[in-house]
Amino acid sequence: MISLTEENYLKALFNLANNAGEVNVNELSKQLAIKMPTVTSMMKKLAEKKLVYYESYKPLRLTEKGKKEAALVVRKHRLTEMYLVDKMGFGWEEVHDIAEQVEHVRSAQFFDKIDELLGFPKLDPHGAPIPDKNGKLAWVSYDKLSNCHAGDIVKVSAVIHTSSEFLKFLNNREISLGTKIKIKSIEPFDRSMVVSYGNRPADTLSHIVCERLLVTFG
Amino acid sequence: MISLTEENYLKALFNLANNAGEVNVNELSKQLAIKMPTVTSMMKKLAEKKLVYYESYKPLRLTEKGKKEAALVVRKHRLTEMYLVDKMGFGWEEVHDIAEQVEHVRSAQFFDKIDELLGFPKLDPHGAPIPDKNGKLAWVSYDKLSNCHAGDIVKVSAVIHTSSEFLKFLNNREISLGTKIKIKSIEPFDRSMVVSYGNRPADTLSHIVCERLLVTFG
DNA sequence: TTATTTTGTTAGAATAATCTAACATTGTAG
DNA sequence: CTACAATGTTAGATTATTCTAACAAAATAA
Ligand SMILES: [Mn+2]
Ligand SMILES: [Mn+2]
Ligand SMILES: [Mn+2]
Ligand SMILES: [Mn+2]
Repeated sequence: MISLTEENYLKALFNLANNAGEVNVNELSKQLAIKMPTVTSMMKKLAEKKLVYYESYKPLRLTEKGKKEAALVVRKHRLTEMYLVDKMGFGWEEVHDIAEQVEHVRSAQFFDKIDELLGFPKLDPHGAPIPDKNGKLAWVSYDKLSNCHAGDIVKVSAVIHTSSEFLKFLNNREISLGTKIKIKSIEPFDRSMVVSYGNRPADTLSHIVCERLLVTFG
Repeated sequence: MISLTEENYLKALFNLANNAGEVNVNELSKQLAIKMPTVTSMMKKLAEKKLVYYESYKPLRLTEKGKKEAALVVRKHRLTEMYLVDKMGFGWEEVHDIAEQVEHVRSAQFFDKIDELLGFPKLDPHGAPIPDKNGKLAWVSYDKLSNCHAGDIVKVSAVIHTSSEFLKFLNNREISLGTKIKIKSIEPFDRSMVVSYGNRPADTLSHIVCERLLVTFG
């Protein structure tokens, strides 16, 4: 049995893992706003449960079992967010905090029903992929808008670090998933981009913003 | 701040309260499947928080504040059940356990939205009244079918002790809220009732069942 | 390479929620 | 009005989760 607290640690490990699947105690501590000694002791406990590989002073890694359990929590989170947006009429900036709680409901039936009512969606409202019932995540590759070049025409496909404030900012700028953006020029000084999209012929996006927008070509 | 655990105690107190608003430690202990000493210590804690009146060896009573907080938890529970049945297609026998968990979500927006999507329902899928946002409960008075007489024609309006098993039994017998039942005779030996309803001209309902069906006349 | 900063661990304590064992009070049946 | 049963409380312990203070290792800078 995995407790609510343990689910939150697993999810954070999953979301923070780099290419090598590694996470530092310090990052995890910051992500969860829980002090490092507490994180260390929880990692020992999760290692006991065969959910995490833990060795002193080494980076943390989820085991296969841990990855699967983590993905299932992420699945519950993302399905919930999608349901809140598509079926209940919430804005994409409102759903994360609610999903943070609903994700801990223990009822396969409940999430299966959500999945079905949504028509088995592949992506959540922020463009993140939804793991399947076996915890398998279909990998989707996006580029950061900040890595694109002048003249490129791209489509906003996902957002990262989805704070409510950032999403409200995008709402004000009328940027949402699917928005087609043309990069008119890039300011070398601060790497801000002058872009055009929708009915905005010349809008400027700061580098901070461009780093958080994931795009696809074509 | 009221913890998930405290919410469960408050809800149980609310649901168990008799006419005088009193609950015994023992009943509460059984309801929650938590040992009496644990209940006693929790009652002291809730008394500290001014949610419960507690005196040694006296029956437990919710304070006004406690009643309101309890009613708000009951509201979340019943709204959730109604949503699961009306908007998600669950059966009335499937929703209690899920609502037991969802009721602890802390988000006024979430439950306000549910309320709105349901059109501000007054009753849950088991016929129980839904407290308003101020924790006020509109009192509805039903009679037990077991207190009715031969010849009476009544409408099933609510069910009590809504275990999944009991509700599945009602599903098999094709009894639901709104079913009109005519009492043909009452067996004095075991107080079972021979009734007719729907397309069942003569069905027998045991006293146990009749005690759990709440009905209205007219 | 030595000093300093950053990261991570250990030790010890706190809070919340729970339990069992033992004791006390209340209620009930003769 | 006792005796027994039922109910309720106290004491002490346990588990889960968290913290601060102190120490240790690793990484970085000088
Ligand atoms: Mn989210
Ligand atoms: Mn969470
Ligand atoms: Mn219920
Ligand atoms: Mn509950």
